[in-house]
Amino acid sequence: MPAPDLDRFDRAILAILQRDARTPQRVIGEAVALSAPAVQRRIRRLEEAGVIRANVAVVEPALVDRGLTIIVEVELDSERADRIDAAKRAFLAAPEVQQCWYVTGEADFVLVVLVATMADYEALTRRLFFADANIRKFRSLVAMDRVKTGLAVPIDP
Amino acid sequence: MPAPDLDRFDRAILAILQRDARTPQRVIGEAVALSAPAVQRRIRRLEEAGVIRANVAVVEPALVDRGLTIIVEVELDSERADRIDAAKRAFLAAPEVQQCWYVTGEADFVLVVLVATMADYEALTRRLFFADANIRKFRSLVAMDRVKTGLAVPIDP
DNA sequence: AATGAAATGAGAGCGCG
DNA sequence: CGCGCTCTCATTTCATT
Repeated sequence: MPAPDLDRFDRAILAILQRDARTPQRVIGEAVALSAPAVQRRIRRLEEAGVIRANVAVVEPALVDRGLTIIVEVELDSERADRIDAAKRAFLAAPEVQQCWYVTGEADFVLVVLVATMADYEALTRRLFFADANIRKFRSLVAMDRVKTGLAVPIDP
Repeated sequence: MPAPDLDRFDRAILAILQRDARTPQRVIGEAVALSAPAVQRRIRRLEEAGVIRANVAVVEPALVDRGLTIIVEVELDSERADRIDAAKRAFLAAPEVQQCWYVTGEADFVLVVLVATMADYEALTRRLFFADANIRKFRSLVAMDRVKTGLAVPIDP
């Protein structure tokens, strides 16, 4: 799966699909000066190459009882590979953990957690952090405003 | 836009669409024991209610020359409302900033930044942080492993 | 090799009972 | 809410550059 070289058509198509994946290929074609079948072939290639990983619905958390977003920095005691993997698996398995990165620097993990209430978050920390003896400490940053969310990857033209 | 009460059908539909928004309504219908038109009406309602905000293509950053993910914690000097708004606008306008939350706690903002190289990140910090006199300090956490990414909102059944 | 025009087929979007 | 129709859009074919 090598990085395929994308021309300006591919880039333009990606930019559009990241905003609205339902844009008709005919409309995309008009925007990028290509026929609908040409657009279709390019999209197919981008999917096969793994550049387009999925097409997903974006859900508003507040409307499905997940109004609270909390960013969590987690610091481990031991940085042994098997310990790290265990933590990864635990975070991966927790549905409340929307995103998780393993990072360098002053923390080991950064999580984005979605819950309904602080009580739920407290319960989650008990289950996820206090239950694991290898977690030295964690720091919670409560989101007051979701200034920008999304998965859009900048595409330079 | 009040929180609409979602029944188990709506929840099941949302769970499916968050994994693959292209799933045919007929297939969704089979999965949740509903006819395709019923599924369609529910999806439409969910869109009108704002529960489904968009349908977007998920792009693999590494394959479009954005292989470096960095989490940034930003701390402001002044927490005056107009200063905060100015920072929000600046982060919002920067395409490299994929996500941005305004948070309580030891930091004021948490950003998810996507760049190609460390040199690019350095240039971005110059433009975004050092140029703004109101930014007291920032802390960069470089992602070594994207354990979990996505926007999936947990839906309890 | 990739494109565009035209034909085909699948799926979404309707009104109906 | 389900059934069946219509119509848009995705997909394939094929000739062309």
